[in-house]
Amino acid sequence: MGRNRATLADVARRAGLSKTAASMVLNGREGTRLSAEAHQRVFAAAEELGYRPNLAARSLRTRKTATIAFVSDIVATTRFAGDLIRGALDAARERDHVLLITETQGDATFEQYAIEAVLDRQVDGVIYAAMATRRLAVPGAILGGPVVLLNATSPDGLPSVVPDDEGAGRSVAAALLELGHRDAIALIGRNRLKEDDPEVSLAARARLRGIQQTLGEAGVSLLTECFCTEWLPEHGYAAMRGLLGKPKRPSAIICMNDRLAFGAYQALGEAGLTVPEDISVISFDDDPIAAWLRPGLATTALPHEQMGRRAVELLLDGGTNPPSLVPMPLRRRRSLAPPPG
Amino acid sequence: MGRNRATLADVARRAGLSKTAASMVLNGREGTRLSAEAHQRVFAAAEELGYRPNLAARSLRTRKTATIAFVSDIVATTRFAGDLIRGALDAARERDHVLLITETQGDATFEQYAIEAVLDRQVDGVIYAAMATRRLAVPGAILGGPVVLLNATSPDGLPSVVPDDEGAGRSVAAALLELGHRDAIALIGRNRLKEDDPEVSLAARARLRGIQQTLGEAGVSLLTECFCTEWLPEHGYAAMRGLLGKPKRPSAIICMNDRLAFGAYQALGEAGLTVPEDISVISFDDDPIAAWLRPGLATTALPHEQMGRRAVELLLDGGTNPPSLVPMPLRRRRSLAPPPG
DNA sequence: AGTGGTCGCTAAACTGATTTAGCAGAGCAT
DNA sequence: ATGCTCTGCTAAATCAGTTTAGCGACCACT
Repeated sequence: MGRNRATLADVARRAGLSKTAASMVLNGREGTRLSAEAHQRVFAAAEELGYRPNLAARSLRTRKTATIAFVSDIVATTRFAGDLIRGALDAARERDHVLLITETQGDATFEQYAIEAVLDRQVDGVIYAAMATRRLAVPGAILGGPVVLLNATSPDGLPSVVPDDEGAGRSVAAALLELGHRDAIALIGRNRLKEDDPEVSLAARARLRGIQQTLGEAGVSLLTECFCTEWLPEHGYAAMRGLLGKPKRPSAIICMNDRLAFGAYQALGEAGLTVPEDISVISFDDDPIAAWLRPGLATTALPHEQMGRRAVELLLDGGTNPPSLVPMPLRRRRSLAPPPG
Repeated sequence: MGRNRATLADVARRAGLSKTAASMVLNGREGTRLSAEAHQRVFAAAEELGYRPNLAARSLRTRKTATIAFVSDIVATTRFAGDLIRGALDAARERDHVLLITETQGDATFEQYAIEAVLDRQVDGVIYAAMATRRLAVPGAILGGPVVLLNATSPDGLPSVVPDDEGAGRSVAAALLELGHRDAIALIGRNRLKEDDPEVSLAARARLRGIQQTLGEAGVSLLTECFCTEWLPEHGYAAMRGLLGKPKRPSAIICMNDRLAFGAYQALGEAGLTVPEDISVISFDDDPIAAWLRPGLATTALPHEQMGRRAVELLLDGGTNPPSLVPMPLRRRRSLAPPPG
């Protein structure tokens, strides 16, 4: 790979100058007293030879690699990981950096290995990402340099980037209130584990808090709250069937994520009810299925790409200590309507 | 990041030996005549100092970085990218390598930049990945070293890894024949562009070929073929509605991917038909929605994780020239039944 | 004539590893 | 005593950059 590339010495020789001169010119060093003509010659030589510096050699001296490590627990299982990475990739490119990606799979041995691997390569900083928003403990080994937590917070007060789930909860509740829903709003997806253990999820509690706060301010309380052991379609389906078996039918459903909402749609379809005429549905995440459902599912979007980008910016440009909250925009789609009757 | 790490010189000093000796011992060089005691002392010193070699320094000398570039057109838009990356990540870790990931977004300038960025870092090889299986032209700049195409082929005959879409087409057709479907099998998702331009897709043509071949061998031909401009749920929905408007109702539907099948399910639900009692449905990809649908959608899985893994293996262990075909396993789910009546 | 400053540039050290070439001492045969 | 080989080890070169220290020429000033 990249054999026989021109070296700085080649450039210097061709320009009839020393390596020192060539290095200074190419790095645009201020305060050097090299003549305009010397500059010309160096640039011309570099151009002609297609010179590109060997970054291994450079970083040996400067201890900078223009490389960022992106260490995450799980890359594959969620569709969103890609967006997180893409945002980071974009921001990194804008700053002339590159991303070294590793995955720990939540396994301590792999994590240890991943961290050593990136430290051995002298990365300039580490983005430590979680695929579900949560609190986590950062391995001490990476604390020797800049670290930013992505989609996670830590007890150590490291800079971190998380979505504004509480704000999303408020938006969701506000959207329903605005349409006139008051006494028949049901919630699908309560979950003690997610709500109570910040190492499992920060999103559940924050979303719930946002919802309750906004409803509370309007003097409204939830009609029913369904607990679900997981946030998968089958649990949304079961919860929705349960709701439909009760005497008072809800006018609107808030689902804690889009997959639950997908399940709810299935139950509604089977029961012969239509969204949004009979029941409005709104949720969280903006998973691709939200746009595919009929009618389109209104939801608040997890701004993963923004977040990835922000993490790189914090890492390289230095950043705030309070967790950086990225807003979750409301995507209004056809699943919302005023309550029936 | 990683300041004040112990160097080889530190280890050598502590062991009371030369850098040369320390280097040789730690690299397990054969044929050196260093005493067993010297070995002990070096290992002990390295252990005590927590020595880890500086890979920038090492690669300056050896021109090996134990780093692979993963250059892809688009990371974010499909859920599958994550699996491709994860497979590559796993295989890379097993071989003590790490992945440098870049994205070209299908843009020539970005591609140029991405390639320079990875070559500057002296990667040991490049995995050039496409997110939709297709043929593409590989930029000359990376041909200086090992390259493997992932989910793509090129006219240059470079080693490549692609899914066995034709085999998947055969499995799909066979599964329906096996259940007794013969004269009422419809196909949703014909698309001239995808079928005819290998730079757009290789999958469409291969899947179709597999289906036609297996049906042909059984003396069966398709009842109807629906053309779709894209392979999205809305197109599957429209195609299915069209099919249901015709006099002869199909007993089984083959969709060219799961998103089309999802749309077909929606149309079937609205029409009050049930899967699989009224109509069987089968498709391609094994998108997560396939498992979430009710009833679960039978489909052939794109083996992305396997493919990512294979690409790394080909790159590092050297490989075959004919494109390496990775089988697409059939996932049998409840959407299949014998034809009604 | 001597001193000091600026200008334009370079030699050499340095980063941390690998690798080549070769040295000192022991043992043995002549 | 001399020459030879083998053993166990090391000095120094090398990779390709950056950085420090400083050199010679020229000019101005006293």
